[in-house]
Amino acid sequence: MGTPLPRDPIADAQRNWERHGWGDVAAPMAAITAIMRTQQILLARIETVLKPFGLTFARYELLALLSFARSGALPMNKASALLQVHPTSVTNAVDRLEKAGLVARSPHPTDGRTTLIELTAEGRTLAKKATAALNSEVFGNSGFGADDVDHLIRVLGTFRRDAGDFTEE
Amino acid sequence: MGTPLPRDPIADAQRNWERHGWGDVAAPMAAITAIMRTQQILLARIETVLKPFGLTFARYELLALLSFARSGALPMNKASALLQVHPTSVTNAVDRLEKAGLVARSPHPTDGRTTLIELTAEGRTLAKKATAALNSEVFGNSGFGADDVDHLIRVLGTFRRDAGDFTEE
DNA sequence: GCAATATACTAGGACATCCAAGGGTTTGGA
DNA sequence: TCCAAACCCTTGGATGTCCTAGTATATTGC
Repeated sequence: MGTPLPRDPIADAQRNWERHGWGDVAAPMAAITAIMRTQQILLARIETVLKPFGLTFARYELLALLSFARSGALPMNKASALLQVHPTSVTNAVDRLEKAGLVARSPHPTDGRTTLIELTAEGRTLAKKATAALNSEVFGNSGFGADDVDHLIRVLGTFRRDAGDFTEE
Repeated sequence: MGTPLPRDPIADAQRNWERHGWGDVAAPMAAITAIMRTQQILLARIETVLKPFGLTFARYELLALLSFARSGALPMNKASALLQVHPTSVTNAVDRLEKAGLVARSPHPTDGRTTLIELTAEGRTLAKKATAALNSEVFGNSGFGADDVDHLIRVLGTFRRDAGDFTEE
């Protein structure tokens, strides 16, 4: 990053699109590019808050998911589905969390193919602390107004449903 | 990806947040998580369209940026600033694009520290084709209504400005 | 019951992003 | 004038994501 630019590069791109005769898709292009950039900004903020805890966002998401599991344990494939990431990404995250003593692998009692992941005591404690930090430093200061938050949840929810993330609603 | 989930995992997370007494930040948390997931979906769509061209999104963005440059060439640091990515990411992209014969490095005429990147003829042609494909297959079918597109552009634009991306109004 | 198919996890590889550090070039103040 | 500070790019390392392939275990169908 660095110094702010004098002008919005995405608005410039939208003007370039229009200038080249692609006016019919210039606005969606700008919206999509803005989503990409916003994600980048938010991820950087989150990672900054999590760094003191020795966590990354991917690892934090797994800890948070486990902390809400009724039984306290989840099969890897379940975690992969709920976090909507590739199974190998979960393997990667669990490897590192396990090495840090925050989660533990255990065999599934009845299905030999399945591995359960479970929070350790330290994992549960760290998840709580990290959540508190994120709540106060990122989510509590998102930079979005309440109306915009509601709108984002609704619009992006519809988008995700249409994209095949889930069927409910 | 796999089968659609029966329920929206982000809505579930929001309920979990509320259930744990973090109701005041549950909605922003859900909105931010939805942005992360939406970015992931959009990026996957874009990469799928670009794959036949041998391009990734990062490389495409650089090609597109160069194709709009008046002089046809840009300093690396300028590209880094406009694309809002780390200089090393530009180095990485240019390395691969150069190896593919799509861009060329050249020394800056007056500043020995600076390297200019310029589209080759093939690079310019490929950028055009890739843009046409993205326009018709992704941007022209974004899944967002026109009103939602306008709203996203406005809300995310404000967010990015407040985050220090640019100063213009 | 046994073979074929499906499912679960992991290993290896390609890419992207960032940070830290290093080497060359310019600029600016003493 | 001259040297320190600032700037530009690259290298090397850590992480995350995905894909493909391989191994092990379950399930299904004949």
